[in-house]
Amino acid sequence: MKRAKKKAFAEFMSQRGLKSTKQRDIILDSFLSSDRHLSIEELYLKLRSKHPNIGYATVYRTLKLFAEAGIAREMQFGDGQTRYEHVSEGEHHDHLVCTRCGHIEEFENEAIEKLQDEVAETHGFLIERHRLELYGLCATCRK
Amino acid sequence: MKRAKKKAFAEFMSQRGLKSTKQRDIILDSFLSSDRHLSIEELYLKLRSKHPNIGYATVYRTLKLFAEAGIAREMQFGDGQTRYEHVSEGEHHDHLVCTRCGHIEEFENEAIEKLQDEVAETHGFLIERHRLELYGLCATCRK
DNA sequence: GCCATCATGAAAGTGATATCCATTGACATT
DNA sequence: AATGTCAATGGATATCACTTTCATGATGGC
Repeated sequence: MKRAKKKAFAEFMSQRGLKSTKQRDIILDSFLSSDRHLSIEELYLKLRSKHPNIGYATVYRTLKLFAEAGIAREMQFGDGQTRYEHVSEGEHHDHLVCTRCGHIEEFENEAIEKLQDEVAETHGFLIERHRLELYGLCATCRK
Repeated sequence: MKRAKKKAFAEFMSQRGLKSTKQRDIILDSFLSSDRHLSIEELYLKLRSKHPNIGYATVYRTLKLFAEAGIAREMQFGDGQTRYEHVSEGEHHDHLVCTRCGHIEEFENEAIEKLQDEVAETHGFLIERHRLELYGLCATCRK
């Protein structure tokens, strides 16, 4: 999985005539071995301890690049920060966001997607993508 | 409906010991007689022509106040601006957002909500609120 | 190794939101 | 109607999370 994404990214880079650099390798490694919903700042801080010479702008640009390469997706959960989540080929999921601890869980539900399609149809609407987020308290924070 | 909201807002204000002012009255009127998904800037510009002496900060603070009073709700549709929509007692709806013209339609679907509750339950999650947005092309833009 | 390009990082720029502060206004009390 | 008190206003400034600039440093095809 990590290997597949590294390969996908390498291909994307060479297709676009972009260069491979130490920083990009480090950021990719760190991103792939992270929690699935990191903000730029979180990833930057995580890297900072081991690689104090990597700048914020590089992390920012590299994450954008991941998104363009299709191995990451930009997401907004309303806390004012853009988060990047891992993308797996053909997979889609929605989110449970804990309003207390910020923990984000994922889920998939075919039945909901089907109902969404029906709603769209009755409005003559053509769905490109959707977002469904349930905000509340996670199992841990309920206690 | 407008009357009910004005009353609700007046009650909220007196409960909190806040004052009624010309500006707040004007902004409330303008908000209530507007499209359902205005940004701060849109409302400010709309007011500007008739009431050039109302400041941006006042519009900003007053909309926040509406949200606290429960007559408006802050929404993000990913265009980088917070929009305020009207809230009706006990009503909830989701959105169809046109990615071409920006048009926003609303819909309600009991069956989807029910499935959401089921998802939450299987995760031990307690839902406070949710957001469901379908992005794509509206009927008009499809042509 | 040379060199045209691309990449980097510190710093400056943006745009939307949030706050500050001197002045004004609302309203309960004389 | 005048006063006192505290909230409200609005212009200006600050903040926050990006986003871009630019001088310097790497990369990789020759």
